[in-house]
Amino acid sequence: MSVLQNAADVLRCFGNDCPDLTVSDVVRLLGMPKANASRLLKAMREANMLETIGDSHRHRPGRLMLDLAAAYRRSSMLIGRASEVVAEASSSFGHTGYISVRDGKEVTAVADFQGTNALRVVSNIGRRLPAHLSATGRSLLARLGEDEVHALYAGHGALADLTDQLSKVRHQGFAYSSQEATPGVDAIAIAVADPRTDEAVSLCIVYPHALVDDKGRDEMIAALARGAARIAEDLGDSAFVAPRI
Amino acid sequence: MSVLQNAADVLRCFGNDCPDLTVSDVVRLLGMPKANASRLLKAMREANMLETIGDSHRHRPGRLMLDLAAAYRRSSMLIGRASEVVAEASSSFGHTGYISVRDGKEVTAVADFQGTNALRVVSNIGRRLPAHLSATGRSLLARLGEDEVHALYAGHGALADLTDQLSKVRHQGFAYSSQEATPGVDAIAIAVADPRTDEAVSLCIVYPHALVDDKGRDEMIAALARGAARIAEDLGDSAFVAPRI
DNA sequence: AACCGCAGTTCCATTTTATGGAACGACTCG
DNA sequence: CGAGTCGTTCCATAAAATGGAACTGCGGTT
Repeated sequence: MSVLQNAADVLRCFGNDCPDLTVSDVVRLLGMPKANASRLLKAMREANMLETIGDSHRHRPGRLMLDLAAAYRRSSMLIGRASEVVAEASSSFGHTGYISVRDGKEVTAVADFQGTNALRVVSNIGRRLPAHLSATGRSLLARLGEDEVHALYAGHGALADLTDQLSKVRHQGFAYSSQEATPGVDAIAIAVADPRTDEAVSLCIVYPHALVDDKGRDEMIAALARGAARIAEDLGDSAFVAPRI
Repeated sequence: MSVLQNAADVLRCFGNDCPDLTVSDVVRLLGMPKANASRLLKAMREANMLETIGDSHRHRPGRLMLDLAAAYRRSSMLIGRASEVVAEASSSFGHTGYISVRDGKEVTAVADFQGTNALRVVSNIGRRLPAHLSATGRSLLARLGEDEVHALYAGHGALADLTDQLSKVRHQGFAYSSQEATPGVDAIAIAVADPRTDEAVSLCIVYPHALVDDKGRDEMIAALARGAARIAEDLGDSAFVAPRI
């Protein structure tokens, strides 16, 4: 096992609800001899992949890591375009918006735009959600073929339900969820892809259920749809389905 | 030289205006044999530190890196508190806000809040700026002692100027710049620290020069100052100087 | 104080990886 | 086609990572 893999495993530990790591945390989580863990963290510190918090033995991701999320966003034309659309929609409706990507059966937000309304959904970038349990995830899954979804969710209890939901998403051109992941919160999501790079992102607006009626929802769908359609046209995303409300 | 160092060097290449890297880019930038570069990028790909863009040979930071900036923010109480203050100020005044940290003679934004005004400064998170040439940087440098600043900027042409500016910042309790880094853009910044962890952050608002008069500026300083003072009190930052306008 | 347990670091012989020069395959362009 | 660029693979050598054990430093107990 190369050091790089071990270093990556350490970084992965930060993913969930683990804001910092000590040598013994790493020993426990990765089952590695503590001599190794100690040297690994030291090497990662020296490479600026980690830094200690204060003068304690707790580690968090280092400065080097801080810039990389930004570099990721800059590297993708698609994310840049999508961000413009969602930023515009977010500030005009006052609700919080996201750009997300799918990674297997999970989705992660890569960019977020805080809403301006007093009552708004607080965004938490970098948290992974199950793709089949969120509008944004389903908008991305709907871009796969039936067979790909079957392969991905083989043996998964939610497959039958999911298949139905996805065909609805494919027909409508957008995904919608009402109080699904979070009580009181609704979400709309539209996916668009760059055929050149084969990457797909989801444009998503989340809002308090109580604040938006069907008409308001349709306006937001229309706004996202206009932006997404423009992106799809410019990048040549032939699989894009213009949302029908 | 360990792989980890080399991997870190590769990641550092993404810092500035380099959204993606190929094997030969790495050879050129780091002066490494191309056999090495090829294997290194491959290993980093397998560790999810990098991913290829589409099916080309260009690489960008991988999914693993995407979550780490968020983990960094979560690991710091200080950044969380500062974000609340700047988010509130940003949305109430409509201007763009930042949270920044200093790293030697540079500052980096760790969080940003897009303004809502039609004319606003677009935020670019993850870009490093020289600390002595920005309000946010000077607000952080002002927290150092004279001797530390001298040591840091020994032999630097701007030291004399900087010393003057910093004593002004220390006296005022905030840093201000008018059209310094970007024409037409002014900035105000206030630094606050967590004595427990020895980390300091700068709360910063940037705005179009033409849009804000002295009165408006003072209102924003007051808003930031209130939030920063609260944080300083809660965390026990005894070096904090309440801004006097 | 002396003792203990715990977290982290250092030591060292052994095993595993990384290194870099060169040869090789894939592709583009004139 | 032939030259040029780019990336990958091969191989002997050099440089690492490894893990068990010994060691250090720091509270908290008797």
